[in-house]
Amino acid sequence: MNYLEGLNDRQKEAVLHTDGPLLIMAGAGSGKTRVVTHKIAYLIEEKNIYPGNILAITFTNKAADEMKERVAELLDRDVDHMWMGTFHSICVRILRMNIDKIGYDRSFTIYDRADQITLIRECIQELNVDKSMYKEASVLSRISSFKDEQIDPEEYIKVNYSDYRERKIGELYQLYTKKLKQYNALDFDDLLLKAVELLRENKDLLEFYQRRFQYIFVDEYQDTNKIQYELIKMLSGKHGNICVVGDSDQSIYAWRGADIGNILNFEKDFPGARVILLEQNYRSTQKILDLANEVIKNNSERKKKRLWTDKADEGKIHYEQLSDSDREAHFVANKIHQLIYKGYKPKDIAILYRTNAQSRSFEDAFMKEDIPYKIVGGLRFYDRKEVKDIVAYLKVLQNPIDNISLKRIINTPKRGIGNVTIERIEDYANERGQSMYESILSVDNIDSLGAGAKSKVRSFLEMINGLMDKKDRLGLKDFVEEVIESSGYVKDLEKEDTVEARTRIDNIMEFLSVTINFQEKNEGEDLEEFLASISLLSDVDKTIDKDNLITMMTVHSAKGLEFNTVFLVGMEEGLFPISRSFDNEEDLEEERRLCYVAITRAEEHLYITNAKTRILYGRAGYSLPSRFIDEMGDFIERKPLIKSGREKTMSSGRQYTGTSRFGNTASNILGAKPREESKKDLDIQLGSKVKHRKWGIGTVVQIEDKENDKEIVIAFDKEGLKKLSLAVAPIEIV
DNA sequence: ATTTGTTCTTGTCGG
DNA sequence: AAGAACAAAT
Repeated sequence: MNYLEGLNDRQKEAVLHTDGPLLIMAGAGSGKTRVVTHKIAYLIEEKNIYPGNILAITFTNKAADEMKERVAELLDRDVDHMWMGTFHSICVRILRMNIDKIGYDRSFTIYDRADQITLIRECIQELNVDKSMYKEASVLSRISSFKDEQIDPEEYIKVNYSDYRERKIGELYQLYTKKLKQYNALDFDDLLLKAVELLRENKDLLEFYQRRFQYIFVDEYQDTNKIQYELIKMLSGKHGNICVVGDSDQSIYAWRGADIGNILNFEKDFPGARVILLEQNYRSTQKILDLANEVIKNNSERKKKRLWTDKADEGKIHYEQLSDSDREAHFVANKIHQLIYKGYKPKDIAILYRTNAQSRSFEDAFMKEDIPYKIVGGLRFYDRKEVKDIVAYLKVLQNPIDNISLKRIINTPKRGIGNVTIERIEDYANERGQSMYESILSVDNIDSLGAGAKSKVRSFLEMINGLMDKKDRLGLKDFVEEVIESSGYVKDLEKEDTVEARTRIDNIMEFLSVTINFQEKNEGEDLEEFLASISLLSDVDKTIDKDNLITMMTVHSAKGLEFNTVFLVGMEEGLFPISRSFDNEEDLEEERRLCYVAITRAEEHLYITNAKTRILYGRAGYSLPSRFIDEMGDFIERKPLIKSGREKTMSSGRQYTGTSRFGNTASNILGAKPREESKKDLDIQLGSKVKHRKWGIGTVVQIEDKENDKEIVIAFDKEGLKKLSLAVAPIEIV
C-alpha cells in the first residue's frame, strides 16, 4: 500500500520526515490526524518499526482509540502493542508498574476533583486558617501550578516566609501533599509529576523507556504544560524522534497551565527540528475560513498563518440576534427542524456554547420540539452521588488507607456512625500515625468510643473485610454486584421508595453495566485498572456517539471535532468573551482563540446567535453583542432587525425574568413556534395513561402540587420513571 | 443521629 | 439560581 496516496505535498513531506524532531504546524482541518496515522503506518510497514516502539499522546482517550483503529485499518493488522493515550493514562501505566520505587504502593488511588476538594478542606481545617480567605478552588489551582512548575512545598514556604498569606498557602500545599502520600493517593497533577520524578530518580528505568519509545508523537502540542514538556523531553532523550502536532491559534488551556511557549520554542528546545506548515484546509468552506481568519488576525501574539481551501465558496454564515435565551434556543430548534427536513442528520449538527450552564434553555426547547440531542459534559454520570459512593467503596477496597474515601462510605448508607464517632476515630488514627482503617481494625482499643459506637464500627469493618476477601476471588462484575449487595446501598434506597431513590438505583445498575462492558473489553484487567480508567475519562470520552443525536457542548470540549453544521450561541459581551477576561489582554486573546476554534469546527453551515437579555447568575440583564461579532465585519450577514409588535414590548425595558419562561409569549420574528398553552386543566390523576411526545406511553404514579403547577411522575413503558412539570410537559391523555 | 429548614456564598473552561 | 454550610427540631 502506498501511504502517500491522497496527500498533498506538505503532508507527504511530514510523513516522510521520520527521524529527528518535527513540528507540524497544522491549521484547523488541515488533515493532521491523516498525516499522523499515515506516518505511523509508514513507520511500521516501510521502516519495519515494531508497534510497541511507538508512543502517541492524544488529548482524549477517544482520539487515541480512533487513531489506533485507523492505523490498524491502514495496515490491516492489529497494533495493540502501540502505546496510545492521554498524558495521564500513559503516566498511570508507567506508575502502576514502578511507583514503588518512589515510596508509593502500586495500588495507589487516583483522586478526582471532588476528592481533592474534600482533602483540601481537611487541610484548611487542620491548619486552622480562615476559609473565606483561602478558598478551596483557588488554593487547589495554586497547588496545581506549583506541581506543574515542580516547586516543592518546603522551598515555597522558605522563599515566601515573610509573606503570611503565601506562607500559609505553602503550608496548605505541604499538608495536602503529605496527606496524599499518607493515603497512597495521587491527584491528576501528581500523575504527571510523579512519573517525571520516577524517571528522573531512576536512570535505568528512564533508559528503558527511552529505548522503548523510538518514535514519539504528541497531538495538540499547543496545550501541553511545563511538566508534560519535561516528560516528553526526557522520553525522547535517546532517539530524538519526536513529532509534535499543533496550532498556536488553538491554544485554549492557558488557565490550567498550558504553555504556548512549548510550541513557539520547539525549534530552540529540539535543535535541528524541522517545521512543516499545513495551511490547506479540507474541512470548511472558504466563507467559514475567511471568517475565522478575520477574527484571529486581531490577536497580536501569533505566528501568521492563513487557512485556505479549494472548496467552492458557497454557503452563508448566518447571524441572528434574539431577545432572550429561550428564543435563541427556539430559533436554533427551528433551524434544526428545517435542516433535518432537508435531509441533514442530527449527528452532523452541534450546538457550541461558552459555559455549560447555557445548555439548559436548549434542552428545554429541544425536549418540547422533539429534537434528539445529547450533552457532553455538564451533569456527568460519574459525578452523581450514588455512583461516586459505589466508586468510593471500590477505592477503599483497593486501597484501604485512603481516608477520604473511607470517610465517604463509613456512614453511607446510614449505619449510625455519626460525625462525632468519625472524628474520634480520625483523631485516634492521627495520634498514632496510622490510617483510619488500621485504627478500626482494633476498634476495641479506641477508648474514646462508647460500646454502641464500637459495635457499629465493628460490623462496618466486618462488611469491608468480607468484601476484601472476595476481591480477588470474584470477577469484576460479580465483585461490584457483591459490593452493592453487602453495603446495603441499594436495599436502603429501595426502602426510601421515592422517585429519586429509584433513579439512583437505575444509575447504580447503569454503573454495573459499565463494569460489565469494561470486563468484556479488557480481559484480565482488574479493579485497579477499572478505577483508573474511569477516573481518567474526559467529557468527550464519557458520551456515546453511536446514536444519531445533536451534540451540545462547550467550545473547549469541541476541540479536535468537526460537524457539518455548527450553531455558535450566546455570542455576547461578558459571556463570550467572558467578563473575567476583560481586563487582561492575554485572557482576551485566549477567548479569541476559543472563538476561532468554535468557528473552524464547521464544515458547511455556521449559525451565530446571541440574546439581548439573559439570566446570568440568577439575574436578568441586558447584554451587547460580542466584540468578536464586530470583528467579523462584513463576513457575516446582518439582517436588519424587524421587530414585531410584541417583540417591541418585550425589549422596551420591561423587567424580564425567568418567570416569563412559562408565559404564553408571542412567536418571535423568525417564526419560532409559539409555546404551548399550559395544560393545567388537563385532567390528570393517579393511574392516568398519558402519551409523551418523546417517551411514548406511560402511567401517572405520583402527583404533587406546586405553585401554579403540578409535578407529576410518570412510569413510561420504555423509559422508566420521569419527573415532569405538568404545565410544560408535552403530554396528552390517552 | 438524622432530618428539615434557613441563611450564605458563589459564579469559566477540564484531565 | 443553586448548592453548601449551619442551626434547629425531631
